[in-house]
Amino acid sequence: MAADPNQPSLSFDPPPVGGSDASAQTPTPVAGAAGESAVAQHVVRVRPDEPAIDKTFDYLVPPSMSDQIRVGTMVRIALHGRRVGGWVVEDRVEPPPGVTLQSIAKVSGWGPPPELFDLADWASWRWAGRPAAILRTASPPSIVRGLPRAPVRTLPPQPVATDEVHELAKEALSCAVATVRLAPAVDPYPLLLAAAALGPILVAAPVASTARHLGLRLRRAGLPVALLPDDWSLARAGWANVLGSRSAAFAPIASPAAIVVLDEHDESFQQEQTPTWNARDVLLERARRCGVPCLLVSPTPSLEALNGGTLLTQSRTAERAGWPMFDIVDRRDEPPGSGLFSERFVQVLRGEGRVVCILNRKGRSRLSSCVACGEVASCENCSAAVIQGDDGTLVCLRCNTVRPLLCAKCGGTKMKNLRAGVNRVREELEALAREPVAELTAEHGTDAGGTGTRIVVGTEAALHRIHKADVVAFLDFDQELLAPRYRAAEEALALLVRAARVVGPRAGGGRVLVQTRQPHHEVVQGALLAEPSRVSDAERERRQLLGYPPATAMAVVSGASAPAWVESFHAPMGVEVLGPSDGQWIVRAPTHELLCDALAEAPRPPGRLRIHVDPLRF
DNA sequence: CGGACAAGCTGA
DNA sequence: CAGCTTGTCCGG
Repeated sequence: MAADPNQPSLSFDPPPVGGSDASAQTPTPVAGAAGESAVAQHVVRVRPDEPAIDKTFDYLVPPSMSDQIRVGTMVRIALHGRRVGGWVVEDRVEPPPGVTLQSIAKVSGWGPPPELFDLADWASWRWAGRPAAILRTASPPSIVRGLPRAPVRTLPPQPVATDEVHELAKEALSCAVATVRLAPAVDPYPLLLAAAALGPILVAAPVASTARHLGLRLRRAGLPVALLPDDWSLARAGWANVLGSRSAAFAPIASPAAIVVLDEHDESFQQEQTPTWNARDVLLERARRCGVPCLLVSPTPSLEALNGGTLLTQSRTAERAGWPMFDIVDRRDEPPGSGLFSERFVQVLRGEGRVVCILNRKGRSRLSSCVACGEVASCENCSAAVIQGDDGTLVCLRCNTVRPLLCAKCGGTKMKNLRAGVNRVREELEALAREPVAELTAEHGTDAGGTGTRIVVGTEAALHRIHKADVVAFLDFDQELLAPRYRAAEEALALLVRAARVVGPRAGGGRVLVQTRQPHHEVVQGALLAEPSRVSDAERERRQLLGYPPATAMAVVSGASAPAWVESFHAPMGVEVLGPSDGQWIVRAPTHELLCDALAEAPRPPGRLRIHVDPLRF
């Protein structure tokens, strides 16, 4: 039986843990206390795993633990009378004079490789957060006492078909940073295979299932693969290819041979809680530090990616072939009240095959008015427009106030839909198609694609849950194009990419229908012509003009102590503070260098304060 | 974070 | 001035 590289767990390195817990309570005699010590003491610097403590402390290593401790080891320490976890961040340090050292209480097990501590410090600067939050991401989900050893026999490098993507990969791997533009339907696997020929690679994908799927394919090709977060110790061992989602940015592999970020444009690469690090940017920095190539792969490269590396594209024909057909339905000539369904759409709906309709509005109606007096229904509390819930109530999305379906002005109980929501549209579609239609939103609906109905309507969440359809129809794409977010255009194009993946390439009959009053918008044209640079070129210019990222670097400061923070903040040359608006301020600088230095130097008042660097919205 | 300790308020 | 609350500081 040949050695299976994925079953290495039979052989282990000696664990770094002695498990001697009995002496934990006995204070270790400190030689220095009596004067000079004859033997050099083993002292390490430890960062406690406490988000509120942004400091390192020195501890004495008892001789029995000495050989189990290195930079990265996870330990337990006594701190201020209680016992907390921590990471050894420096080995054999000179303790500051005049402090009585305590001993490490216990060795817990393996932690991140030494390289990640510098990276965590960098990330905590870059996203104005605490290193402990990042080191947790880099640490094992449960205690690791030993690492799997590499199999003795490594399999020969895989022969790879010489296709276009493989050629692109070879070129990309010779650059420090390469942005590889691959159409939505193009399989990135050959790219991974080419990179993995250099040694163990690190791959991040926006969704765990993508990482898993590609990982299993690499495994079938005979390569050792660690899928995060499950295979933490295999990744830490350093000889396997590591794949995972966002958190793989801090995968515990010391020196990958190359780094690949798949669908680098995807916003789920950004952590929502502070520090709001972005896996793409972390991995770019990691590749730079390791001196290995970084491949940013996307059908629609972000402006951030286009700023950095060499752009490599497929041939025009191949790229076009990797996008589906787009049906652009120009609705400019239709009167505003004509409803959501164009003739072309009805035709498609009544045709063959699975149809997914996308409408980014939940509930029955997003905008209602009283039949009797015409008053637009709004929230009594905050006066925002209320939506009509499925259960016949009026719900305010801003402040969550719920009230019965009743006109505030005249007491009328009949409301007219000015803009229909998904629930209402589902009923209308059933009438139109004369067959059952299923609803699929983030909170509604059954499992992915398994619904028996041929027609499905949902919010964009449906595109995450349905993997195969013949047609995706955007009922009101203007909603996306006109969204009041500065990244709306990029987000809208990303949505079309998602739809493109669901329907597949044009050769297989893949078709995306887009109803819009802006048929000449660069997002629509970019997808139609398979030319994503139409969007990035227009966006780059717009952002430059408006001073929005990535033309600038921004941070949003909010929370109860934000006013105090702003009060004491001295903006250096080039850095400006805008606001307040809705209780939050924007700090803007020409570069991250300036922004992050300024944020790092600003004193932090006590109390709740959120600093959100690189906000996706503001 | 959570304990220590110091400064501030109350009641007779 | 004891007895308690509130706030700030610091940890090896």
